[in-house]
Order: sequence, then structure tokens, then C-alpha cells
Amino acid sequence: MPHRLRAWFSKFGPVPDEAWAALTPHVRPQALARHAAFVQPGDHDLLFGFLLTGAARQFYLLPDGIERTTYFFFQHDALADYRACILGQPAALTIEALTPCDLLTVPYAVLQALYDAFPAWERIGRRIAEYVAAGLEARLVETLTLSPEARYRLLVATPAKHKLLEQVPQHLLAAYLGITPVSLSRIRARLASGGAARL
Amino acid sequence: MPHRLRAWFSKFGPVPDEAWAALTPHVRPQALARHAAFVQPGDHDLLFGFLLTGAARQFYLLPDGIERTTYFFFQHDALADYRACILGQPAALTIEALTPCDLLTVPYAVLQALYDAFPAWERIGRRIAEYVAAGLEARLVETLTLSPEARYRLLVATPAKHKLLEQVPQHLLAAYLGITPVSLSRIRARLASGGAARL
DNA sequence: AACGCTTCTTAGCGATTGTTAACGAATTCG
DNA sequence: CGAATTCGTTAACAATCGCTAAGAAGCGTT
Repeated sequence: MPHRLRAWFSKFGPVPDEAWAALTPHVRPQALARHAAFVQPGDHDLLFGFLLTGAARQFYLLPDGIERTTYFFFQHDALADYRACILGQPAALTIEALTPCDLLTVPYAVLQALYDAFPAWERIGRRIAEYVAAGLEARLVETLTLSPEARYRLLVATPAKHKLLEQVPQHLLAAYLGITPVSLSRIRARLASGGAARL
Repeated sequence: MPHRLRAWFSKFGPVPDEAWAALTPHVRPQALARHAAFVQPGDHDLLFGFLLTGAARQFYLLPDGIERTTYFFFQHDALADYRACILGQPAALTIEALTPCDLLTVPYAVLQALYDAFPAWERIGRRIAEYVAAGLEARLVETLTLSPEARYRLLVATPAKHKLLEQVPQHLLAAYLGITPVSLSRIRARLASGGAARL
């Protein structure tokens, strides 16, 4: 059932039938148990993934064994070590299922070949990259500009991000905000008592 | 003399003569005095710029009048309110000359038209967006993951970023690192006395 | 139902950061 | 060239944050 996947790509530009037909044979379903990894550091031949159901997180494993979670994926999101795909390098991060996941995968190499072969895919590839860049820029500015508490308040005030509040354990959300779990807990306590907070 | 500009685009993919010829008539030189703005919040019909000489900074002007510098541009860098160009929105930030600048400009609308008209340009547009995304992701992870002091140490330990140390006043560099000028001064003092720092 | 693991909260302590302010040095501009 | 602005450092104080640790609550599993 790759309808959903086609709809996702279509958000970035029209997907003509022949372009779609060229992708379709390479789409594979994949299931992930809780805590199973979709990518791991050092992996080659990376996959592009599309989350049909479930939720996943992405984290960097630091040399000292500490995990740094930086992003989450939910139903109908695409997921990949995008940076590694783009730069043609082995994976540098781990993407791990937070819940059991069903997903569709396409080798990133196939996407790259489609970029070459179909203007429609190249267009979509450009728009995806632009979309990713725009999102990262917004988040970077937030992180540089706002205090931890202000970042959390902004998150709470942004309905589009409430999936994070609802589906992500707090200590992982803390990492996403660039703070420690203890700090986030304190911030929440402060805001809960301190009364209504304006942004 | 748009040779330099062509070389810049060529970093992302081949620029056939006919593709180049289609761009060339739209290239305009522009000079910026110190502190002059290349873009300002609210601007429409945004330009893509290419810095021939000089340096510039990008900042967001907050409602309370505070400036938040988030990026710098040096010789042979491209500059634009990329996010606004991509999303087709009016500019949200200011790009201002740190020193007198000479640059070349192309209306972003022209680039978009070229994306449609030439596969070579579409390819280059994709690679630029991917490059930007990869850079932003790296910086975001740094910012989320490292302490202010660690971020500064990393900067010092990264030769590729020494243009920042050399050409940017310290209080602006502090903003780039997401800290206050006072803090950066203290960090520097700490590291200067505290002896050799491992990363 | 009981066990164990994960998650969240709270506390204490030390260190870093933000804020404000003052001073001198450097730079810019008229 | 001189005055005005900008820039960097330092100090003092309050607030926040990271770290460590302990305990309670929740959840899943057997």
C-alpha cells in the first residue's frame, strides 16, 4: 500500500505515473520492534524510510557512550540519516523505534538514480531538501536565541508540535530541547506553579 | 566578472554554457557600505547574493528591539534570506554588511525559473539545499549537545571556521554561539589561564 | 500478583551563565 | 585630528543549569 508514500512525495511536487512506476519496484515493507534500530552508526547503503505507523527517535552516540537524542519521527513522516545520505558517508546516528513500527523503505541510492532520471524526482528532491533546511534553520535559531525555559514554553504554545508532548517520554524531550531531564522537570514545576506564562 | 559566481555554482554540479547564458543577463553588481542592509524584514522580491569582497552578518530583529545574530558571510559565500526565498515569504531577517561589500545579485525568482527550465539548474538547486541542510544539522546538533564553553573550544579547534575568529567582532561571535558577550569573554579568560584544553 | 525496569520528581551542591554596570582601549566618522 | 561610538574585559549578584542521588509512581512482563 504505498499510496501514503506517494501522497507524501506529492506534498513536494507532482509525481507522474511513470516516475512513480520507476520507484515502486524498490519499495520494501519493514517492521521494527520497540527499540529496534532502523539505522546504526557505520551503516552503508542507507535507506530512506517512511513511517506507516509508530514513532521513532534519532540519536547520536557519543564516544563516552552517552546518547544525544535530537529528533523524532511519527506516523507518515519520512526518516533517514539524511546527512549521511546526502554526503554519501556511512551513518553517524541511530534511528530507533520508540514503539513497534511499520514502515516502507527505499534504498537512498535508488532515489539518487531517480533524481538523475526524472526531472519530477529531481524537483521533489530539491523541495524536500529545502523543506528540511527551512525546518532546521527555524529550530537552530530557536535554540540559539531562546533560554531553555522559553524553548519549552514555545513548544507548549505550538500546537503543531504537540505530538512531541504526547508521544515522547520527557527525558527524551529534554534532549530535544537541549537540556537535561532534571532541568525540564524543574521548568515544568516552575511553570505549573508560577501561573500562566506568556511567551 | 561573474567567473567567480560560476565557479561557486559549479561546486554543486556542472553548469553547461547554455544554462550559464540563461542566468548571466540577470546578474547585477551591487555595492554595500558598512552597515548597509542587503535584505530587511518585510522585503519582497528577494535577491540571491554572492559576496565578491567583504563580510556580512545575518540577524533577526526581535520585537523588543534586540538583534540576534545567527550567521556570517565571507568572501565568495552566497547570501540570502534562504528560508524566505524557499517559502516564498517576505524576508524575516536582516543581512547587513560588516565591512564594505561588493556583490553580485540575481533575483531569486530568476533562479526558480531556471530550476524549471534547466535540469542542470534544478540539480544544482537541490545540491545547494542539501548542502545547506547538512550544515544546519551539524550546527544544530552542536548547539543542542555541547555546552557554551565546549562550543567555543570546538570553534577554535576547527580551522575551517577560523574566519569567524578573525573577521567577526567578539560580541557577534557570542551570539553565533548562542551566549552573551560577557560569557564569551569569561570563557576565553578561563581557557587562556586554565591551560591547554582538550576538546 | 509480583517483580523489575523505566520514568518522573525532588533535593542539595557546585559551577556556569545572564544581567547590569563600570572602566579602558580601540575604532569610526565627522 | 578629535569626539563619539563601539568593543572587550572585569566585577558582583541572582538565577539557572548540570550532576548525583534517592525515592515514588507507572508500566510491562513473567
